[in-house]
This record gives sequence, structure tokens and C-alpha cells, in this order.
Amino acid sequence: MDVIYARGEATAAEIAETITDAPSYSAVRALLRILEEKGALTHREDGPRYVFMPTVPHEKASRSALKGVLQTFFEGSLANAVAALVDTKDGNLSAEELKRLETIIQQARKS
Amino acid sequence: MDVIYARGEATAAEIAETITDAPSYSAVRALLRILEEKGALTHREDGPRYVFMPTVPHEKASRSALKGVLQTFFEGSLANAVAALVDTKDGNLSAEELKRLETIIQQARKS
DNA sequence: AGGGTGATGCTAAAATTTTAGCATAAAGAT
DNA sequence: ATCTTTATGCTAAAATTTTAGCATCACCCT
Repeated sequence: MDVIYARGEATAAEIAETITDAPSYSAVRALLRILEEKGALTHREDGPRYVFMPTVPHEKASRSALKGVLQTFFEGSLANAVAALVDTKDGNLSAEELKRLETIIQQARKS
Repeated sequence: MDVIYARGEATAAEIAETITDAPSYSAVRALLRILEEKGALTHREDGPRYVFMPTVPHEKASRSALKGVLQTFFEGSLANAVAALVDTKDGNLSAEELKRLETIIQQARKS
């Protein structure tokens, strides 16, 4: 699901290649079938292959995933989470990211 | 794992109670045993019961979970994620949260 | 001391997931 | 056209997870 959400859609082969601690290609195909049975995925056909897409839209899934992490690890607080990333030296936070963040927050505080 | 990380530690019964789409109590106990075999958990004994704790510390796990969500859903960008929550009307972002966020960001931008 | 409660240890069965591999069909290249 | 490649459909086996249930041990209460 993560691979599919990250790319928007994906084939069995793409997923198998992307996942590092790979289960077999067979297992990936079987899992896709199962996820489709369970309603988490659909597919369309692109020539000979199936391209899988999530049934729950990206935006909805993303919010619930984010909230989940906040709930599990950060007492539900976005500020706690941001603080944790900021404190990390390797935290992948460029100056530009920080600037964007500041703008977003300031905008939000106005309303 | 989510329940255990959220509470710091937990017993089988607590976990079974907490999870809403509950698998059986038997399944929870079995899963705890399996997770311990696989090295994700340890337990200590508190009187007659086992209290399970993660082997990967909360802070490390939290960062990797957060990064994971950012990677899967927000192109790796924290700003994108924050923007998504801010845009949500029901977004659980109190005025106080926003203020804390602003402070955190401004502090970070200084260095 | 004795009984009740709640937890684990254990075992075995059921259900599900993971795997391999072959047949078949579509797409692309020569 | 034919060959090669790449995908799916399918089947069956292996491995793992989920479930139930009972025996046993520890704790708590009276």
C-alpha cells in the first residue's frame, strides 16, 4: 500500500522491485489480489499488465496515516512531531522547508 | 506495536481491550510471542502478568514512523504534511498548538 | 487456609498468507 | 510471421498466523 500511495499507482513488478526486504514476486501478486478482494485496491489494465490503485483516496489516507503516527508517538500533537524532526541533526529540513513551514503556520494563525 | 508505543508498555489484556477491530485475545497473545521471537518486543514480569515493551526505543521508532509517512504520502516534505493538517477544518490544531509550532520553527530557522 | 480470579504455558486445529511453477495470452522486436 | 519477453490465471504445497480451550500457577480476598 505504501508503494502504491507513494507513486499514485503501481504494477506488481514495480512494487516487488521497490520493496527492499522483498517477499517473492509471487507473494506480492497474491497480496495484491487479496487487497483487492478486501477492497483496499482496484486495478485497471494497461496493455498486458494490471496497474493497481487505492480505493481510499490519497488525501484521506494521508490524513489518517499522519494522525495515526501523531496519536501513537506524539501524544496527538503535531508540534511535538515537528519538534522531534527539528531536533534531529540529519533531519532533512532544508532552510527552504523551514521557511515554507513558517509561512504556513503564520497564515494559519491569522484565521 | 502501536498500542505499546502509545502507552510505553502494555499487557496482552490492555492491548486486546484497546484495539477496536479486535482479533481474539488468543491471537493477541500469540502475536506478542511472535513479536518477541522476532526481536521487536521484550517483556518484564509484573506479578503474574507480562508487561511488554518495545526493543527499539520510542524516539527512534517515532522518527522512522514519521519519516515513513512523510515519504509515502507527502513527498518527504514536512511542510506538505503540516499544510495538509492545517487545511483540515477538523484539524485538531488549537491556537496553542499553532503558537508552539511557530516558536519551534522560528527557533529552528535561527540556526 | 481455601476459593475465586486472572494470567501464562501448551497443544492442536483452522484459516490465511507466502511460495513456486507452469500454461496461456498480449506486446514488441527482428 | 515468428520469437522473445513479460504478465496474468491457476493450482497446489509450505509456512505462518489466528483461534479455542484447558491445565497450571500466582495473587487477592475473606
